[in-house]
Amino acid sequence: MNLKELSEKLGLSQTTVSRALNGYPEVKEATRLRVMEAARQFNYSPNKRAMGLATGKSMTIGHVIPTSTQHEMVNPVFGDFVAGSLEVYSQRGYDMLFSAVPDEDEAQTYRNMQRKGSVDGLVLQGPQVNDARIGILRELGMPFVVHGRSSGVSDPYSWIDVNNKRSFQRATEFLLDLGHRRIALINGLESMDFAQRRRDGYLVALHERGIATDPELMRSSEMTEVYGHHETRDMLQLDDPPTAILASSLISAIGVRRAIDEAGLVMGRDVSVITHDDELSYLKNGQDVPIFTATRSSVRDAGRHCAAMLIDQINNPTDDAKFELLEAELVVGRSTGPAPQG
Amino acid sequence: MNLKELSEKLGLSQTTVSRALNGYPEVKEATRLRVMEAARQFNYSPNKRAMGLATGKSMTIGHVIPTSTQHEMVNPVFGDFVAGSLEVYSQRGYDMLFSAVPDEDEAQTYRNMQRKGSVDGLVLQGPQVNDARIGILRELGMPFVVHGRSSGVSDPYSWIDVNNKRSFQRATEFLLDLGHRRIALINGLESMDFAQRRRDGYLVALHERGIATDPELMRSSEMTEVYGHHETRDMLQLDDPPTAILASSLISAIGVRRAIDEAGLVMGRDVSVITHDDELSYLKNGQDVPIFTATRSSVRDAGRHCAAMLIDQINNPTDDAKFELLEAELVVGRSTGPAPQG
DNA sequence: AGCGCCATCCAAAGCGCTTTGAATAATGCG
DNA sequence: CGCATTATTCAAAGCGCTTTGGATGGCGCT
Repeated sequence: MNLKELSEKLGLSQTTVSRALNGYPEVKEATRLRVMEAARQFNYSPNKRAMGLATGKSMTIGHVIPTSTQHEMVNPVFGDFVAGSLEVYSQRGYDMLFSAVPDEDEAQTYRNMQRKGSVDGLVLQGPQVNDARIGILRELGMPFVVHGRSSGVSDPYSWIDVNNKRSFQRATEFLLDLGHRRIALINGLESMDFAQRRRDGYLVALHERGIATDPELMRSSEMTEVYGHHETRDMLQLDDPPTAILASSLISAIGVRRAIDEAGLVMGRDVSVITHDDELSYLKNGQDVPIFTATRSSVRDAGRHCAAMLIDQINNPTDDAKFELLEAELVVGRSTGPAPQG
Repeated sequence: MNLKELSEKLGLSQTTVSRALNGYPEVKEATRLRVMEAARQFNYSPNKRAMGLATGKSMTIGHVIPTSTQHEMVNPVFGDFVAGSLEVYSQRGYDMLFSAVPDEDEAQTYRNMQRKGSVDGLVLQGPQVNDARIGILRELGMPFVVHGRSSGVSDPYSWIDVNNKRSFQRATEFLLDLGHRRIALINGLESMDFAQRRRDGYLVALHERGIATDPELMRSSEMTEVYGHHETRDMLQLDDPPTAILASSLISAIGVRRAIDEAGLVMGRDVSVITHDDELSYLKNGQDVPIFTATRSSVRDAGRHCAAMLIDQINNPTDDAKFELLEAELVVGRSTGPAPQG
């Protein structure tokens, strides 16, 4: 059933039916009711493509899946972020379109997306330091919001991010207060913006207390369980091993714990661990008492905010770039304790 | 730049340009080359919506995200499955569209999707026992492939699944061979089809060896880390605790291990653990030596196969329903050992 | 009665593409 | 050389919707 058929059935013009359905005022209320009823009865719903062609809007938002082709790794955060965004999208009548972007011609892909008219806006995930994509998108004039920020990009753009620097600074201070002096950082890939900010926070905290930094204690890679395990095992074998570890994600923290266990040590007593916790739905940080002391910030919530922000921007294209900085909460769990007397 | 502009620039009709670009034979080769070159130069790419309107195809495949609204949980497998599908989609020129389906009017949502013409086919994830969605989709005549199966649905439909029954039967036999008699099953939600099949395999194995089953040792819920931990802790406190545990996913297995550790026991010695391993990119089961003994089957690979299958079906709508049963591999790691002498 | 003004409704154009049905140019053959 | 073919190209219709620019008729008012 399409508009034409429906309007014929009603003995009205397509114009009137269309207007009745879309809430325009130039339709008698009685007529509108009649139309709505018929639409329901005949199970009519407009063809999105045709609608898009006519209006120039697609009511679709594009997400570009950050498939770091290097390691073929999907960010574990992905699912929950998407779920959060989707809540908002579906509520506001938007669909969500995915594309995998081959690293090579990313710019081209964006251009195509726009020209093809398949999306009204884009969400950029996993921004790197000095991320070139932001410039491209700005140039194209396509509304977009970045999940995260990109140091080095001076042009304004909309973003939503966790205060990574502050949260890792605080976490480090917390460990320092507990008497730890050998504090390791198991960070994400250094090319990722969030990793840099976390490192900054970590370094600032150490610096303010006059603690020398040790390159041996700063590791960075993709945040898998195996990686957390590997680096921890390695560091625990140092002459002067760390008494505390800052991990970039719960996933890698689990690897950290495994390595601690294997070394015959006890987490929270021999080695303290703090991790960032994105509150993934399938990997909660314990139930009542947190397993890990953690900097906590819901990525699902970030997805919601990001979606809302983007839709706003689509509806008010002339507005200035907006941003939102979410503060992570420091929750104290069982993985931290006073530094062992050495 | 659109078709009209491009054709004017070339001094050709839209028809010819369109045909040249789409590889139709009734165009002089020289002309085709000229057109292609101009298209490249002016950075032309066709508007997808218009194309869709004209052809009736959207070159888009819909995924319905299984947001079990009950617990707001996103399946951890989601990201990798999507990544796998996306590889194939983008290679074959398809986009991927997401919708969250509010549990209530699922049927309605599917109908809309079809009528709106937003997708050419659908992937159904997380099928339950006797899943009503399959009937709806069949009725609508929209091509679809189920990731998993649904016991109780007698009409034919296309699916791709892991041989869950067999793999859990084998895993159970493996434990029996090691001398275990108290074997627990920490399963997914019983309403999910895969959980039932795994339980079946588990029960058959026990039955064939004449081992009585104990309801106390069979747990089922959503497969989170916390859940694995909780159930294990609970079971280890039984008068006659299990000496081996079969876990439904690596995530919950990690919780199992945590509970074992906390109880002061050693995994692989005091309690053996086997888990199913989907080979998630961010959560590999160890590097060289597997951490857990596991039934292994790549969900990313399943995503690829599923996508290919669906596209085939879209292109050959009259073909019979197809299916593919993937066998999981049993890899032996460090989490299993002979049953302790009690 | 005659006028302007709304309130309603409609015909038709247009969004950017594909495709049908024809026209035109080029070619082959007797 | 003339005609039937075949190779190229084109004009126009159509996909299903929105939206512009009128129509139409009823109303209050002078």
